[in-house]
Amino acid sequence: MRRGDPPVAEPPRAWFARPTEEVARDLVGCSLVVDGGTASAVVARIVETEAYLGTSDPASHAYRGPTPRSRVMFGPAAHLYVYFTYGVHHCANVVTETDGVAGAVLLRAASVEEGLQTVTTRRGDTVTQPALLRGPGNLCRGLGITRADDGIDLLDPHSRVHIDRRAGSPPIVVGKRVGLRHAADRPLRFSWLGDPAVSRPVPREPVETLTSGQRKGPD
DNA sequence: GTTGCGATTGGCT
DNA sequence: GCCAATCGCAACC
Repeated sequence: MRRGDPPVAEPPRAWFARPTEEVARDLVGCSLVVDGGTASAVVARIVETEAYLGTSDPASHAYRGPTPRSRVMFGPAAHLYVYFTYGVHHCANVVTETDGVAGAVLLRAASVEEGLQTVTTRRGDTVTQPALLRGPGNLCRGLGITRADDGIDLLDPHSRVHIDRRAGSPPIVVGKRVGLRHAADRPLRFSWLGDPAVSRPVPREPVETLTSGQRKGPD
């Protein structure tokens, strides 16, 4: 494990049901556990997220109200919202806010801690380790996340994807979201300062730095 | 029914 | 920095 931080228990649903920006910030440093307990288990440390606020956010899929694709964003927190884009890539989000209020956190990058062989097989053996889960499309490919995982409950013991909090307080850089036409200037991208797995463009420090030890809300 | 385009990526100029 | 790839979704007729 990196930096000696021990794993902590899976957070309760109330932790995910907080304001989307807070969850996005606090997810940096958490562990993604995929197919835990199997031969192809993968554990990866989240190093970058983006907040998508819902009906008030022109960049959010929820902006125009619920559709067949975005309906999961309007449901209870701690579910996975997975969409397919550019005819090529999947992107994975963690649903936030209370039931009936849309909000989600895009998982943009992570660092592999366990299951390196599994991830390398999915991504190809020419990809360097820090790049294996760099970028939202690459993250889904490396973790084997597809539309089949859309709507799964992260807190259901039978789900193949879980999130664990970790002790420790990663230094975080706040910057603008990536690749947007609308609302591109809002500072809703949260990156682990200096981590080699953070996606491009690497945020210029210091836009604004903070530590997730400054958390508000339920722990 | 038709159409324009995207919360991306990798390769090339 | 520019651009093609590739297709599901949502807007519009």
